[in-house]
Amino acid sequence: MAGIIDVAREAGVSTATVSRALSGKDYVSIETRELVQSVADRLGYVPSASAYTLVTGRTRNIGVVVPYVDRWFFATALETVDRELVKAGYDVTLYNLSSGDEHRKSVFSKSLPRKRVDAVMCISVKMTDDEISTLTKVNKPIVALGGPIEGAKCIRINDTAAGRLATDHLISMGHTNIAMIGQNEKSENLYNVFNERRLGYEDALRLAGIKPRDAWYKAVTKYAISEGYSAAKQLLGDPHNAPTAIFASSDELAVGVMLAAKDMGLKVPEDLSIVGVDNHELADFFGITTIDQNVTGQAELLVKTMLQLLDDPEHVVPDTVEWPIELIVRSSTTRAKSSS
Amino acid sequence: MAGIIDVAREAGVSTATVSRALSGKDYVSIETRELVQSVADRLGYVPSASAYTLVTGRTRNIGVVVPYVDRWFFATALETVDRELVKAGYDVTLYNLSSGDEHRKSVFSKSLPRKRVDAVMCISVKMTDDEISTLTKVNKPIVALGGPIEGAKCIRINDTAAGRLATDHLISMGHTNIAMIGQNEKSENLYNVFNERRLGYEDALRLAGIKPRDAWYKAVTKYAISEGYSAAKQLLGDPHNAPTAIFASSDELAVGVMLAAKDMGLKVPEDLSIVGVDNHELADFFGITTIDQNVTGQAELLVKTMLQLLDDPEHVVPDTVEWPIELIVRSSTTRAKSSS
DNA sequence: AAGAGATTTGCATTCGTTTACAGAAAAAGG
DNA sequence: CCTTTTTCTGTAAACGAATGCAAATCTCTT
Repeated sequence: MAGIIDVAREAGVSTATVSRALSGKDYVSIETRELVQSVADRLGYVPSASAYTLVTGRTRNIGVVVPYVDRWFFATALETVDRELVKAGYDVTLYNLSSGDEHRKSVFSKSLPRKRVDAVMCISVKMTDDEISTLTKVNKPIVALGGPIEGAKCIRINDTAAGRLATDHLISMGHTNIAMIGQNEKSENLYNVFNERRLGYEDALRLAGIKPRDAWYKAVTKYAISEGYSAAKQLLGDPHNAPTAIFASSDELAVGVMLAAKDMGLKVPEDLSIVGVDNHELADFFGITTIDQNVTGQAELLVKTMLQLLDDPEHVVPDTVEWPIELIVRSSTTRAKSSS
Repeated sequence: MAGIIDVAREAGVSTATVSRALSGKDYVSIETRELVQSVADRLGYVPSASAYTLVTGRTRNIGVVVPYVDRWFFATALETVDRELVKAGYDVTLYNLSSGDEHRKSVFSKSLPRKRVDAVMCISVKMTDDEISTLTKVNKPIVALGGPIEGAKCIRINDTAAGRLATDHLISMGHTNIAMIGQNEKSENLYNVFNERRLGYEDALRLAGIKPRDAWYKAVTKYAISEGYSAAKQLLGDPHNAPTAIFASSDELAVGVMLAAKDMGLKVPEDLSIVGVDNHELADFFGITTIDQNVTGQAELLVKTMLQLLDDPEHVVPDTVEWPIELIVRSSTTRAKSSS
């Protein structure tokens, strides 16, 4: 494997000149530059990343921390973040926290500060104060999806508002018997967006003069179609108080709800209105009314923010930007049957 | 940020001793080791990865190349690969090829050889000879899911056999009018597993004395539920020759088929038998008969193979191992109605 | 008690770059 | 034609750890 010395020798110049010619950010005569370039190409020279990092302190590498990679939200965010980062000339190394707590500890105390990354990007991971201070101590900028994180730039949606918007939509169509399906897991990794959505849901009910009932809330352990399905069956099977509308806090759950309704002989939306959250591609296919949170857009802004921070640490960036959400009305919601 | 020198000074020993004490693979007295350890902890010392790499030539980092991250197969494989690699003390940097061709070129010619990774792992990416030789020239082991790749260790399933198995299952239950839904895209990134599955499907038909018809094969552009749905509607809408069984080359497609059948008033499996491939969690939920390819198992073996190779490059590892597939019969397939 | 062997440490070199500094050549200015 | 500035190139010193070698210490053995 050819090193800079080989190129220098072959081109008859010093290694300093090779470095300057190839990086292109200093005085080098045009002929020398072309000569060096051609020799480097011929030899297949690629500078060593570690030597570069050692002397410059820069890695051109971003650490992306996610709680899972095989779930829709994270996979989508990761896909976008990676694409944008790569466009900007960065590599991304992946820190997946789903392996457990011992691993998490070593990620934040060892891997991340190990001068292997220029910055860290957190996708919906709740960091402890220790973790944050470790990182800021070694001067690594942090940007995050979700939050807030003290000392980091965050992009997030207002999950309470999302819950309220979904519920208000249902209320405005005359529904009063509105159930909700959300997540209950007290996950340490994740911001509990589901709790916030529930808060919004209950706020909206109260504002409309409806008292939230415990029986109207069904908790699931993960947001899969199957979970939504069984939760909905529970809800809809109630002989006395079956809801006429269900707010599912993810589109995958909402799909499960829809399938359960159909299996029970209920028509959507005539007998049951459903609204989800995410604007997952399934929501489009099933015609589910949803709250769009545009994960791709959020991820793009996240990368843009990080690049600005890296480019100029003094650059003024808002600590938290609240990404707008949008109600997308499809065919899963309609007016409540007048209870006349 | 504390360096090895700071630790050495503070502990009153040389940097060599610090290095040995912390790495723990050389003579160091027990007291010195503990002393150094405690000082290092107190100072929050973390060795620099680039310095380590520069002098040892090892990065403790694996490059994982995937065509996409936001698709089931890849997300699942990535999740497992990452978990196992992390357990073994490696970081993983992600090279996602979905950003386009210019990027792909730079990944293989720049990023990967840049001494940033100890080895590369390809998840279903078809590498060109140039790409392979670049990597082997710089002595980077390659292991792959899919393949075969000349000069790499591969783990794969026999997709032709998968197609045959699915089709044989249907044939053995008396079906003769069997359609297939697969992917047509001539993707440069991916091994065209779908073509192989089609081959197996047609083989099986011929062996049973059934002549495959072009009209029985529907190509989709991606394996989403929605695609399976519309393809199935086409197939089932045929007034003269509607199939009594459909082999979908992924479970997501199969789910689409099932929904289409229901929407058309057909009962599954009485009126239509369906078999998919993958053993996706959706297949379980929808009761779809499928060919299990155990992505997690394949990924685990892949990591194990890579670790062996890294540990001892002379270690004998088979060039290609064919991972066993298994037919999982659920409630989406049954005997064809006797055409009496 | 002395020598052999095992254990423990430090010194100094090495990895492959970038870059401050300085010197040389060329161009510009008077 | 002599200065001053600009352009170009080379020398050498970092960057932060690992490790071969030699030296020092300790533990046994006889």
